[in-house]
Amino acid sequence: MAAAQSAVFNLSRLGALARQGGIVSEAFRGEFNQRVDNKARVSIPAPFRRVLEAGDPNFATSNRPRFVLVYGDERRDFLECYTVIEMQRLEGQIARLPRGSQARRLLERNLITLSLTVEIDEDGRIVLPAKGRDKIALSPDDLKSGVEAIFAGTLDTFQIWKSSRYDQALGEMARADQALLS
Amino acid sequence: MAAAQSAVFNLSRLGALARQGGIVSEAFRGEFNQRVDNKARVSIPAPFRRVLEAGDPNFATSNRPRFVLVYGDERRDFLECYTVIEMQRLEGQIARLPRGSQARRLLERNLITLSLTVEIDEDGRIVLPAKGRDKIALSPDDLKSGVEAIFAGTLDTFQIWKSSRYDQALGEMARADQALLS
DNA sequence: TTGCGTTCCATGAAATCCCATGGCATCTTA
DNA sequence: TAAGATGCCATGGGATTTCATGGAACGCAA
Repeated sequence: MAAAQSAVFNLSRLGALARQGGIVSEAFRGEFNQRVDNKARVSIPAPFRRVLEAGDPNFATSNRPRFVLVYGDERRDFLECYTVIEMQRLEGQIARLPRGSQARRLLERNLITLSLTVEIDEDGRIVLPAKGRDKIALSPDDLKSGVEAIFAGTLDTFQIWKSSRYDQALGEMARADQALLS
Repeated sequence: MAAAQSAVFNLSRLGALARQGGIVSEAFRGEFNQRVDNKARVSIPAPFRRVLEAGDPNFATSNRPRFVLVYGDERRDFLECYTVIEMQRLEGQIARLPRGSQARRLLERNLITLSLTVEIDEDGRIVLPAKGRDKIALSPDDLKSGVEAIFAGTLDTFQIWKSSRYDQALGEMARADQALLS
């Protein structure tokens, strides 16, 4: 498993650099807590929006930044989000792999078939699509009762988690670190 | 075959950008589940429609997007769908191959002879033609009892599967990956 | 007339649009 | 510098539209 994993995820590289009037936001950085309403709408954190705008070649004309939301890879329970440009880079790399190879099939499936392009609306929000909600375990009940999503920046992508799962994952990570240190 | 195949399928990016509110497609992306009724009608997922419209030079006048549905290549049990423009590109590539060559004959057969153009109706649906139904194993009984079709995007084309076969194929793929990794 | 394929209408659910609010931070101005 | 004004941002709600899907009506050919 480890081998495939690195084959798959070594592809990403630092890509998007967004600048905005002198201030340069180096891609996605930081952690944000956003409320998901009962229609599954979430605000994209404003700093992330700036990066997405810069990473969408079409933004100038459309005025609606788009990005790619990846819900493949069942080993993870978060959504991974790419700028348009970054995803185009990945697609190029995939296209260079030998057709029919396992790595290529895996990548096509995880990054293309199991992904969606979404558009940020005038209010800075997106609607989390159903497949995405499934992936991060946002049930209809969650929506009804109100949930929080975590947006976590990782430079060239950002992740969307259900808040409770995120805390849990962090806890596990912390325990692993403990074990390593003792 | 492998050589010809990669020559043909090493496609460049589909330029088309289509939009539809929140979910957007730059080319075909994502996985959709659609019901096939007893008349063999299926809705084309709206995001795919946007791409097909953009990829049909005639759409502006006809208001009915068309696309090419390929049912050749008996190694596969899904239908492969191309925009009109994309298929024209492929035809151009085939025409450039040496007349009478094995590769050319094969491609002509699989992509041209064993394909047909379908038109999306006002309600966003097509009728799956009989040849197509055969290929993905949609029996008359299936139609009577109600089936689901899967639409899977792969950037420059999308695939149509019978739901049960799709799951099966995915399972096999997962097992193959497992085996390779352990 | 019967059978088949097509066109047109109907409906519920979901997605989308548009407007409104309150909070926070920054800027302005007396 | 204190108070008010301004602007962006996260969030909510209602009205409206689109979508997927089912069924009826229609036309044509055998």
